[in-house]
Amino acid sequence: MNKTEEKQISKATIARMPLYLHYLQEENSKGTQYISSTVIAQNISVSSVLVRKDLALVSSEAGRPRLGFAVSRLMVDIEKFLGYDNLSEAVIVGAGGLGRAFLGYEGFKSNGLSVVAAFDLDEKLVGTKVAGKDILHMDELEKFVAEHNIPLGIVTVPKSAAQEVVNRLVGAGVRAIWNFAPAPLRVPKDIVLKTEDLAASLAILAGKLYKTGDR
Amino acid sequence: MNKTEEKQISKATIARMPLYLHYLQEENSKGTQYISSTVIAQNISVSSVLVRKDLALVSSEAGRPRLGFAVSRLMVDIEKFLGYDNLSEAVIVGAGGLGRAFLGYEGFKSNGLSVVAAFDLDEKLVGTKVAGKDILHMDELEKFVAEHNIPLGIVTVPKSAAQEVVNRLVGAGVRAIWNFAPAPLRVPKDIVLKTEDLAASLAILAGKLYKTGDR
DNA sequence: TTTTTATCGATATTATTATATCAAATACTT
DNA sequence: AAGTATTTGATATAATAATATCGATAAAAA
Repeated sequence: MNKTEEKQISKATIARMPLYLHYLQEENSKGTQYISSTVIAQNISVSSVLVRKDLALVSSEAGRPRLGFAVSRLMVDIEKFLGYDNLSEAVIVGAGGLGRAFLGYEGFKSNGLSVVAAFDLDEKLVGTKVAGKDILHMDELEKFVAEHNIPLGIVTVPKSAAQEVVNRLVGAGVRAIWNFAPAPLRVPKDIVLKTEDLAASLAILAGKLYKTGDR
Repeated sequence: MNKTEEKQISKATIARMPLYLHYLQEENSKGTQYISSTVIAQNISVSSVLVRKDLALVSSEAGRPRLGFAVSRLMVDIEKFLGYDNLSEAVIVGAGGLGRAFLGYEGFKSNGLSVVAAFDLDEKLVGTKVAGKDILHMDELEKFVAEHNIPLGIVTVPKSAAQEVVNRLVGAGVRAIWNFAPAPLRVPKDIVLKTEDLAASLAILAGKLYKTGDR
């Protein structure tokens, strides 16, 4: 029933990968050579079986009984799986609060992503820099993306402008869109779109709070 | 096997609620009185059965055959379920890039959340304002949270400081933590914690990109 | 008033994801 | 060198979530 011959890896699994990677980096810096699924599991707060299943999907080498997994090897495998060697540069469209924050956010670096510039319509912002990165005018978007062969566009514009921005990014050649505008967007089939719904996250939080804290 | 007598509502369902709500608000402003699960489903890109199941969990009134659900009633129900009447004020700890962005982010407002102040150690930031909101010194955190009876703390400090900040917030009386630091945190059982993992999101994006765009 | 038809909500089915169990493997201990 | 203990990875089971099916209902049409 599966169209592709590749085994499907669930989002839940993918979402755990950065956690594994992060912990492995930590252990690696301490000089740890091998690590067991049990230990990893405790740190990530999941079951050890799940860790083994997850790692089996990406590991190029089987874990060794009584020793566990080779930390450095596993790091490379996960990084490769996540495409951190692949996905490198991004532009931000929308230099409002969230956009400027992302410009300065160092957290992306450790995940193989570098934000190289932002774009906005606001004349007061255009020409300024945030964290050493230029804020350019929207008119230059297509040219910049095409010239630098940027694979990823981060969208932090208001909802009303989101679809048009996405169209322009796609037209300019990005292969993926990371959308923070609370809007349902349409993209061509071969473009990867992930809409980050902070409202939904907040909802989960509030929902849990409601349940726990009610009365 | 379930400790609580309340039926458990899945995170996936909760995450869809803001989508429903948003769409309902849109329709409501157009004057739509009743709306069917089929129409909602098309807009949210899920199946109509799923919509009905989700709505059945929160709706105070059954949908009417041939008409659908009463839009305004449903909005109230969802808002109540999400606790948007309940969760109102929050503080941000860590006025770095992300923290300042959230201070200015208007998106929270429409979800019933108001960020009232930020806290930081950096003397250069303390005393300044962002979007009309004060950045205060960490020394004042406990007093402020207790005095204003703030239920939610948003954590945007570096990983190394995250656990201590959380401890202090909890000590000061918040009931929930929204964590943006890439760190696994410990909280007492009655405190709601949601760690927002931008790296994980990025990973999913990169993962899909890798799969689609490979070769 | 009767018939038609869109829609709900309940139940059953399927798919997906996580957990439990256990034999095989191998580093470590004696 | 032999035995022990720990860890993996495979298989089986359970739990969770999404989808499909269908009779009951009530608004609209005839």
